[in-house]
Amino acid sequence: MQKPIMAVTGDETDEETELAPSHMAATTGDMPTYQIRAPTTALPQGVMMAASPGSLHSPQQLAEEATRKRELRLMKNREAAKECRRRKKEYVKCLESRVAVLEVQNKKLIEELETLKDICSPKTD
DNA sequence: TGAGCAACCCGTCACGTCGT
DNA sequence: ACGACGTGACGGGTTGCTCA
Repeated sequence: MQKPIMAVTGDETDEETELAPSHMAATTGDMPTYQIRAPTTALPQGVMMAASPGSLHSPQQLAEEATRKRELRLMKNREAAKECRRRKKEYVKCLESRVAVLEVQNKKLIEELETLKDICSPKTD
């Protein structure tokens, strides 16, 4: 069982923002949210709109209404969680490929630096 | 071959944020 | 205020691998 604690530092200076994580409102600062508010979609199939509370009377009906609301909420949350995880995976993949690019870039720069050092250093023989 | 483990996925709860 | 939504945390299930 692993509890992934993901701490992505939010202090990156990015030039090529691919996924552009909008950062959680200034309050929580350091956590990126990979959220793009999707347009609210229609209810999943099989979900009935609940009757308006005004039309309910018996405790039985109230209980049924509460159950229906809860199930609807659970179902929506289930979908939201899936979508959230999907976005998070995509975001992490994006970061990983960015790391790979930057590593290559860094290596090249180090090599270039060494070359220039060789050229500029006084000959010692 | 069964146990142990790591990596992954899922559903749910709790909580913060946002729009009304 | 309140409801809707996004997401971290948690617990549990599944799968593939390794090792005795």
